[in-house]
Amino acid sequence: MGRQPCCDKLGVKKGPWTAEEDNKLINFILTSGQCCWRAVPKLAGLRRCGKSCRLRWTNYLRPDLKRGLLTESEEQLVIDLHARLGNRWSKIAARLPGRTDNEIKNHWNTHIKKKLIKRGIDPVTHEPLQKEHQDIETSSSPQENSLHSEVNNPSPPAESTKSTGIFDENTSSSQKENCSTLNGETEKLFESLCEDEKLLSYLLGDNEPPLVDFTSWELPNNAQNFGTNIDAFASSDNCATWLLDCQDFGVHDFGLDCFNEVEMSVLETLETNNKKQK
DNA sequence: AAATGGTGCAACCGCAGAGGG
DNA sequence: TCCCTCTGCGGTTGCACCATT
Repeated sequence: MGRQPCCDKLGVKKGPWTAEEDNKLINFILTSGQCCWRAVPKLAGLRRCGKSCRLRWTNYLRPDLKRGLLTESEEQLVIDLHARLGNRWSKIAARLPGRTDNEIKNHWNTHIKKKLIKRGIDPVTHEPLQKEHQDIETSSSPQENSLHSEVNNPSPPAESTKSTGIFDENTSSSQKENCSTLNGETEKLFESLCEDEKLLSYLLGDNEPPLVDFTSWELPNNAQNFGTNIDAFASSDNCATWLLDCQDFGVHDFGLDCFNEVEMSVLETLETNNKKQK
C-alpha cells in the first residue's frame, strides 16, 4: 500500500495564490490560530491542500516576515551559518528573524553562490576552489580560517573542518576579537550571537533552540532598518494588502500580540498612504 | 516589435522524523 | 513494536519578468 497523498488531488487547486485565497487563509489563521494544517483548507474554505496553506503562510503571509533583499550583514551571517550547518536552511533561517528558509535557500542559490564562486570559494565546502594551487604555508593562522578571511580573502583552511572560528565551542574573547575583522554592522550582529551561550550551544549541536528574544538583540542599524524603511515595506503589494485587511478587521479585534511597534508603524504608514491615494 | 535567453522567486514534490494509538 | 498521520525540510520545477539580440 502506497503512501497516502497529503491531500485529495482531485479538486485541489495548485499554482499561484490569489488575493482572495490569501485573505481567506489570513482570516482563518488570525481567528483560529495555526492548528492541524490538513484541516485548514476545509475550515477556511480553500481548495488547497494543507501543505500548500502552510507553505503560503510561513513563506509569505506571516506578519513577522521581512521583505526585500537580505542585507549585507544578513548575507554574511547566512554564509557563516551555512559553513557551519550546511544546507539546513530552516536552522539558518531560525537565526535570521523575519526570514524564511525558502527565502534564504533561494537567495543562496541565486546570489550568494555566485558571489562565493566569484571570490574563488566553493559554496559547498567553503574552501578555496583552487585549493591545490595554493601554498598551505602561506595560508592562515586559525583566525584566518574564520569566515571573514574565507570570504574576503580566500585562503585554504588549515583543517578540513568547516569551523569558521566564530561559533566554535571554545569561542573566547580572543576569538570574538577576531570578529573585529568584520565591518561595523556585521560585527555587532556576530557579537550578539557570540555572547548568547544558549544560542551558541544550539548552533553547535542539535539541542533544542533556545528561546531567543530577538527584540533584545543588539542588532546593527541596518538590521533594524525595517522600521526606518516602512515606506519600502509598505510598498510591497501583498504585504500592504494583507495589512490593510487587518486594518479593516481591526487588529486588536483579533486579540493578537503579534503586532509589535514596527508593524503598528507599518499599519499607520499604510493608513496614511491609503488616505493619500484616496 | 518580436524572439530568445537568463534570472529570481513562489510553489510543489517527495522524503524523513515525531508523535499518538 | 508497529502502523499511521501529520508536519517540516530540502531539492526541484515552473513561470513571470527583464535584458539582450
